Amino acid sequence: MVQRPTLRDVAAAAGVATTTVTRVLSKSGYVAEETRLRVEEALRTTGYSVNSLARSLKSDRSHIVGHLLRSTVPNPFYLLVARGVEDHVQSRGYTALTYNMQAHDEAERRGIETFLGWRADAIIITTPMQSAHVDYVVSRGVPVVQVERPLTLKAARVLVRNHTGATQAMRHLVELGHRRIAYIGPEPLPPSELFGYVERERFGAYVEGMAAIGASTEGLIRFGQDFQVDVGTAQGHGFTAMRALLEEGVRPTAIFAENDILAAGAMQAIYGAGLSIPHDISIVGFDDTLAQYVSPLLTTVRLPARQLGMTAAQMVIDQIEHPQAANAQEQILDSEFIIRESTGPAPG
Amino acid sequence: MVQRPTLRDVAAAAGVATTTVTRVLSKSGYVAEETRLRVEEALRTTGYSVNSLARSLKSDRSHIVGHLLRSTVPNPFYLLVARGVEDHVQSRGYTALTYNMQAHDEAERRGIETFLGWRADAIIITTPMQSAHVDYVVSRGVPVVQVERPLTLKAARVLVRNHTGATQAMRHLVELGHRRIAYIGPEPLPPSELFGYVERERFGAYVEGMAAIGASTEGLIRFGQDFQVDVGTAQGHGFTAMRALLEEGVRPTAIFAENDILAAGAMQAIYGAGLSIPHDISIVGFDDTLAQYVSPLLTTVRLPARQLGMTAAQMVIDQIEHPQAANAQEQILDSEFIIRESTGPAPG
DNA sequence: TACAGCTATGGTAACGTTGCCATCCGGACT
DNA sequence: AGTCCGGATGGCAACGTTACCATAGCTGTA
Repeated sequence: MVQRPTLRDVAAAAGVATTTVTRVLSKSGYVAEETRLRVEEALRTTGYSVNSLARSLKSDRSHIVGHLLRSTVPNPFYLLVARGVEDHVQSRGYTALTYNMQAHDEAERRGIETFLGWRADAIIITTPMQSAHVDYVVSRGVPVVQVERPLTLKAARVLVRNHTGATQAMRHLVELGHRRIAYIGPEPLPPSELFGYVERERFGAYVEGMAAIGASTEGLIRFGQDFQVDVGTAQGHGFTAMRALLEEGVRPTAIFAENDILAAGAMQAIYGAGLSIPHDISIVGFDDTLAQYVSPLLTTVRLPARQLGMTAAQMVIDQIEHPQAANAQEQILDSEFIIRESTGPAPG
Repeated sequence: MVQRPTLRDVAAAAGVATTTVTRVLSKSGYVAEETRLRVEEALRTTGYSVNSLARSLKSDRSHIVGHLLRSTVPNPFYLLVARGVEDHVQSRGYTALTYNMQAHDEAERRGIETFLGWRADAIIITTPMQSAHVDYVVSRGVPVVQVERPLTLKAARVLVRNHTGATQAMRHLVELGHRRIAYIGPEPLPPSELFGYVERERFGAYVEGMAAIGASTEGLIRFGQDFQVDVGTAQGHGFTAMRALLEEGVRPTAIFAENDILAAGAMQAIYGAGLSIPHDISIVGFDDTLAQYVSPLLTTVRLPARQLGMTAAQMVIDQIEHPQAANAQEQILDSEFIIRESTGPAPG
């Protein structure tokens, strides 16, 4: 391990004081042109690289935005959100670092402690977690934005109007003549989550849509664990739920899946039963993550994933830079209903 | 912004010296049971949280493993690698932080400078980048492991035997009677990459496989940009390449796709032409990222993504902790050929 | 009794930066 | 001639932690 050159070394090489080197580095204060060139030369020859540790310790600003993520399911959606966060953050002179936590209390605590310990200037949370943990960060005076998951009202949040997209999807199916529409979704989260935003909005739109046409939902609703790739084997809940639906003789003409992954699983069960899409059964998904990879192309509700990340980053940096200002506590983005090939007129 | 309590505050509250508090925190050195309890109490009442900045500055160890990622395409493969890195790193008392860079020189430089600046104890690189940049990190004395992409021989690497999996795939197709096998892959990377590992191994196996049965590859090889999700529209190169193949009257009986995403695109073009899989055309993918989401389930070569991450983490931490030891410079993991439903006997 | 060796604790000096204050020079203005 | 002010630079303390050294009481043994 080579001893890394410090400001002192650079200063010595350039024949100036360390203060002057700092001034060159930060491009602030007065430095004579000639001196600047000399220092820049010394910077190069010594192979200097800043010590962000010392810098942040002293200046009390890390310029780090911590991104707390959780990907138990390798859902590319998160990658898109992260991309958005990083793009915006970068444009404002910050650096985004991601901590990919696991799904238990201890891991949540560790994720938060990590960013708090490294004195991140702000934290973006893109995962369900205990609201008390979010509150804790807020109480520390660190700006927080919650993405898609409003865990606490004490922190800002970016949400997506899931409900409108879901409602459009339902209306679309109804207009195509469907009345026996089944719902396949993950087990609703325990109440730890503030009004179980995502699932509830989607499920709510389904229930309302069915009620609007006076259709019964009896036997048409299936909850279950979220999709998990079981190494080497099967298709998770989407497949299982759909197969059960078919085997029980419940014959829906359309499926409203809570997300694309579940939809993809369901599609396989449909094919497995020798039925065709959308001729025999129509299906809509949610998220637009997998929709373009399956055949037929899935009709789905796209979430503005990248924009979600960008907006979160923007809100959080606004909070960093104008702590006193009355910054937006909530931003709601629109979802977009996209009709592709998996939906068609109800049979018969 | 609340002024955060420091060791001094805790020490004052407990009526001891800061040194004693450090000892309690690090569980090292002698501390009387009674004192320990008193300090722990003070830790709680003051709401102390370490300042990793100061800690690392002083101790010259950050316990951070930086993970340099690049996800231009939101490929869930990277999420799995990251999961592996994090799991192993955590088990050894380190923290993994991910920097998701973009695909240009300046971004590469910034990614590296970020981790160097924060004095990461080691860096894991899961993306193509200029070998000079990797060499630079090595010259700084920071342990590096390259995942899947051997950019430089100066740094350690974890690779996957892509070649054997690809060879198995070819053999499988040949045994099913296929002779007109087409290849669809991304444009081979420029020579910046050390012997273009991934693409070359896969493509190589294809070429060898064809040569082994004395079959011509004329008109059967398609290169193109990697898959990009074009918002609102189409299917990227997999789709385009396959459609072109079909329209030109080149009628392969099997497709060897360089990855699952390209395979998924190709599958849609096949369906679009009114053909069926595997009855009319067989297809194999690579990576096992999308293989279980499409119908029919894709025959593919699975890469041990999570294990790739774990192995990289292990190598890099070994390097941190035993800098002198002759640590492994190269680990090669096996890929696994998985036969699912997208391959069948050649027609006719 | 003397000294070694353990337990328990405290004091102090750094780590590499930046913020603040001090200083000095020269030209413009009164 | 005296004052003021902008430009250019340096010195020094401090951010919060840990490494290192010092000290002191106690027990056990030569």
